[in-house]
Amino acid sequence: MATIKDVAKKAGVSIATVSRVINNSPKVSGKTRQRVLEVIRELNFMPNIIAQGLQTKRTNTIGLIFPDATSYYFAEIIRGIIGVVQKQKYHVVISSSHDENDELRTLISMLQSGRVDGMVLMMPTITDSKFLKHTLKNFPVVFVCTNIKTGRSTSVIIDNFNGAKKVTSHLIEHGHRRIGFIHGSPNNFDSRERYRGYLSALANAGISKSELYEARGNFTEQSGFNAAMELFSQPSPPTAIFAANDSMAIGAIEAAKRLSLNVPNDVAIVGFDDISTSRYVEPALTTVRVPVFEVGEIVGKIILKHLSGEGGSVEEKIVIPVELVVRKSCGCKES
Amino acid sequence: MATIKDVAKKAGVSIATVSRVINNSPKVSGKTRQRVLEVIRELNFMPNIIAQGLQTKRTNTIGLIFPDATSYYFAEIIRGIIGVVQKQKYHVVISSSHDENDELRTLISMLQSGRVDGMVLMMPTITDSKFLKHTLKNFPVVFVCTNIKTGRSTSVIIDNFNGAKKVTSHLIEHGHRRIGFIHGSPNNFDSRERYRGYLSALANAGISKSELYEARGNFTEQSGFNAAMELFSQPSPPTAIFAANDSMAIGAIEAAKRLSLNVPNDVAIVGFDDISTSRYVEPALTTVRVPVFEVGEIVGKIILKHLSGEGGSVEEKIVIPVELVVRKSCGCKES
DNA sequence: AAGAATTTTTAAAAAGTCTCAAAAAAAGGC
DNA sequence: GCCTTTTTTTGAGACTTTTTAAAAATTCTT
Repeated sequence: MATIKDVAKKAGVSIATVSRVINNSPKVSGKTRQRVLEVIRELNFMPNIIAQGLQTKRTNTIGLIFPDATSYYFAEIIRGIIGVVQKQKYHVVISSSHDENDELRTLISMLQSGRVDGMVLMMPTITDSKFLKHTLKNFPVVFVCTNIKTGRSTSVIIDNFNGAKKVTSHLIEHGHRRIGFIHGSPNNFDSRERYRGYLSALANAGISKSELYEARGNFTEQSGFNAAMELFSQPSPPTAIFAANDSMAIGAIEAAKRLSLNVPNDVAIVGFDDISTSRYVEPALTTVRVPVFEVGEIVGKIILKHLSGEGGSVEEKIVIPVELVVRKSCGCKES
Repeated sequence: MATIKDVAKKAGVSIATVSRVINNSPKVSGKTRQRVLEVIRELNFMPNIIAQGLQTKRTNTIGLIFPDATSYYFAEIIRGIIGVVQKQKYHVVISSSHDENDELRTLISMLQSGRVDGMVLMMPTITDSKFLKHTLKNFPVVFVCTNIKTGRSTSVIIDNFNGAKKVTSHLIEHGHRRIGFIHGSPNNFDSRERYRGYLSALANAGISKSELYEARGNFTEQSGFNAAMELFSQPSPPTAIFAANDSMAIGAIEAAKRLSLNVPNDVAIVGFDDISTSRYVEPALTTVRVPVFEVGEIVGKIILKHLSGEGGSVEEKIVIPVELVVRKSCGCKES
């Protein structure tokens, strides 16, 4: 592998000159630049990023931490991010984490070891934000689906509250009064907000909430199934269920089928996210569409903005609007 | 941020000694080690990976190049890889690519700039392998779903041939003789192999192939829909269709529904991959299950083996077995 | 107290960037 | 044209953080 020294020697200039050529410094004459460029091509020289980073303290790398879960959601966000940052010659290093400690460990190690210039954190579970705030002070970071503020951070969150409110209101318009809610993982930010939206819609309609109509899941289909079973076993079960995500809603539909309940006639079921499967379940799932890929792109743009340094301040919080997707499972006839 | 120098000064030793402590060298006395360790904790010191890499020529990073496509398939493989390599303190940098040139450019840049110790390449489209072989000579690399051999490579591929043969044979057992095939993207390795399996099953049953029963798609649902429409418009359309992946099969089912053809009575449709949606389409899709996550884990283990250097040679080619998943869309009554 | 063994330090190396000063070229004055 | 002055180019060497081999210092044996 050719180094800058080889280039310098072959071109008959000092390494400083070669460095200037590489970095497009104007302080080098046309002739010399041409000659150096030629040698670079000849030797197939590429500056060693490691050495470069040592001096400049920049790695052109963005760190990405996300939960280790099979999820269309995260996969698409990541795809969106990679798409935009790659265009600006940034690389992405990805870490997945099983739990909070894991997460923080990776985080710290990435930061302190100087491996990344900035980070995108998907930590939907609300954590000890005090610690986070301290370690991330003045480090460029974008939070996805968590609303934490550090010195130089932006939070990108989706409009869970209004989405949930809309879809719950839709159920109320169908005449439902006993509406169940299936929570996602405990402490999950999205789940909490969706719950708030659900409550708000109930309150607006003058329906009082009942603990009996709430069950806990963890965003998996299985947990949705179990939670729904629990709800159905009430003496007077809900006539509609809003699950905090589509996977659980699909599990709930399975549960209804198991008990020979017709969806949507005996029980209406709606979800959140609009994952690809939702169109195909029987009946097709009414849900709230989250533009996941676009969220990724926005996140990518924001972190780039943070890193470019120039160009003024970055907003602290960005709320992504969502859209009600009406299909069959809520009781609507036309899709 | 504390550097090794700070630690050395505070502990009253040379930086070499600190370095030895960091690297668990035995050439340092217990007392000194203790003292240094203490200071390290005090100053919250973490070695700068960049500087470390400059010296050791190791980055503890694995490069990953995969096609830029929404795909459960790739997302899961990546998840599998990250899971295993992370345990060995390796990081993963991901690049996605739109086309072949893109791919190669990223590849070269990752290699030459010394950013990664090894690579995993998912380039399912058959490329100019001569160039690849040249640039990757003696560089540790694992190919996924492509069968290319370089000096130090392993190919992990799934048993497309036998999977396709099994599922096609299953259709033949149902009595079908006019069996259509929907190709995936042109030059795609998986698609080609699945086609070979299809042909082999036909040949075994003494059915002669017909160009009329073949249509081209690109793995998307839409392309499957179009391809199926084309097949159905034949004067004597196929009574069964094998699509090279599930998404296209789902598109084909849509097409059948559009033409009011009953699946599986008027036309049987089967796919390949067993994506999560396949269970939920109506009728549930008969397909071939690919253990995607496990593929990722295997790939991870292999690249680690390559990188560890010791421990003998690594196999050149690993074929992952697949499994027929019989549901309703083939005409079977019991799932 | 010499020799051996162990521990620690010094200094070079890794591959670049960057500052500052020197050299070269260009411009200006006569 | 020749000698300054100014500007542009170039180069030498410091610097980034860590590892590592060789040299030096310390401790341990006998």
